[in-house]
Amino acid sequence: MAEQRRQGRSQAVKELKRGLILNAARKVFETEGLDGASLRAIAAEAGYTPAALYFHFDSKEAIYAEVLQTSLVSLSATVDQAIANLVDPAVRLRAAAMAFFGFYAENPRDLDLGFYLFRGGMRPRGLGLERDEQLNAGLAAALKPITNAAMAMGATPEEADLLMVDAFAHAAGLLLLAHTGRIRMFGASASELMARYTDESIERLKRKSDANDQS
Amino acid sequence: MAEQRRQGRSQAVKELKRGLILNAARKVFETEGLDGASLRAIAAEAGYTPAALYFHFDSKEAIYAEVLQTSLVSLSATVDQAIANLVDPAVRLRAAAMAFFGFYAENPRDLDLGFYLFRGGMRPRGLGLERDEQLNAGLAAALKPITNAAMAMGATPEEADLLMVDAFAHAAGLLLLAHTGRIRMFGASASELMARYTDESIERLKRKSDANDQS
DNA sequence: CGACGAATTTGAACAGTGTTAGAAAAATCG
DNA sequence: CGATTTTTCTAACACTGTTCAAATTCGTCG
Repeated sequence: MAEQRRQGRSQAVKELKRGLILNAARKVFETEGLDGASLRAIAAEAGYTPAALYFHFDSKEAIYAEVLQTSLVSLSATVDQAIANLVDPAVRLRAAAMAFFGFYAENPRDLDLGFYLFRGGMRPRGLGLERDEQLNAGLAAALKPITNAAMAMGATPEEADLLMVDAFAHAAGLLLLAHTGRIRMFGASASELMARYTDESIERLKRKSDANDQS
Repeated sequence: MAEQRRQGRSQAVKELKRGLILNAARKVFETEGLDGASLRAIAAEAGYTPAALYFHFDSKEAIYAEVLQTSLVSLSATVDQAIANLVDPAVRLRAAAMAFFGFYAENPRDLDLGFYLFRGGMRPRGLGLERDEQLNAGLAAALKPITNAAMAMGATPEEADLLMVDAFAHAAGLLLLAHTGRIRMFGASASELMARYTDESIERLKRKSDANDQS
């Protein structure tokens, strides 16, 4: 067990160094953006030689993936907190969707990272299905409250899932537009468009629920 | 004027060579995808040395931009054709939105190109505002029928523009999801979600129009 | 403490990218 | 044909992610 403790300590040190690199990566992301976050830039920020990172991570994208993963945890926490004190499913649904939207509106770097990695299923050097599934699970966890709220409003699991996917897609598109700023938005903001869409989705759910109650 | 003719001919030859390179680029896009469409690959496909392309184009992204531009023309034509024989504004709106969506569902490479370039307002080496504005205009032209149809249904220019932006964002998000295939869609397809959204937008427009008529 | 073995980091290189400068070839014109 | 301009190539630069063998540091044991 002495060996275990020693091994545990060295493992802890190793984990600490990984964290050091990940923090450096996060810092470079924030300051230089995704494009400027080269392996060498991250290594320099962490006080390492580029090659050294390969002892702690499999690839550059593996670092990206791990940064995104902690971002997804943070996202999920934000959503959960936003609905913590709400009881009405419709209110919860609305709050969850808007919290999701708001998180990425305030953290555009995380949005970049997400778009980059989630689009990468077909990139040359993939992440491997393991990490891929981890990321999917992280995102699914953050979106779960939306699905749950929809089901609490009477939607079937399939309907609820579809609503979640649709809301996610709509939010992603609006965020992309608002982020790149290529299409001007007159008067209203992306957030208002998202709010309107969410309300309409809720209305649709309610209508369907009422129709089912009558039959 | 003999000089003009000569100059005109040499200009025509030059344009022809540009077209050759652009066709090569399109071919590489289709076969290898966006990631595989390196400058050297395009040059090889066109029978050129990499450096030779810089005599005809300013940069790699300038080639991308020009390919995308012809794609946008094609998109606009597709949308226009889809609504050519339709008179009812609501029907035209629906058809235009779905044609837009369908175009990118059937031409995912063009979607890649669009996402890549339209996200690039903040990339290191931009395209220059001139080309940027050209692309914006090309996209705006393809989306114009949506705006027009909305206005024909009684929407103000601002409302119509907002509806167009929202529809574009929603379509972009759904296409992105359907394209990368990272989130499974149970039962319904992205196209069905887009259709439902379009119908609801039309319903909203009609309600608003009726309310205005009453007041 | 010293030495052995394992864990960790480095230096140098490779293949690839977009891009540029100057020389060479090709086409055009007087 | 000779001179000029247009077009293309060769070679290189700076950068990217990545790999490998050598060197260094570290923990453990005699």
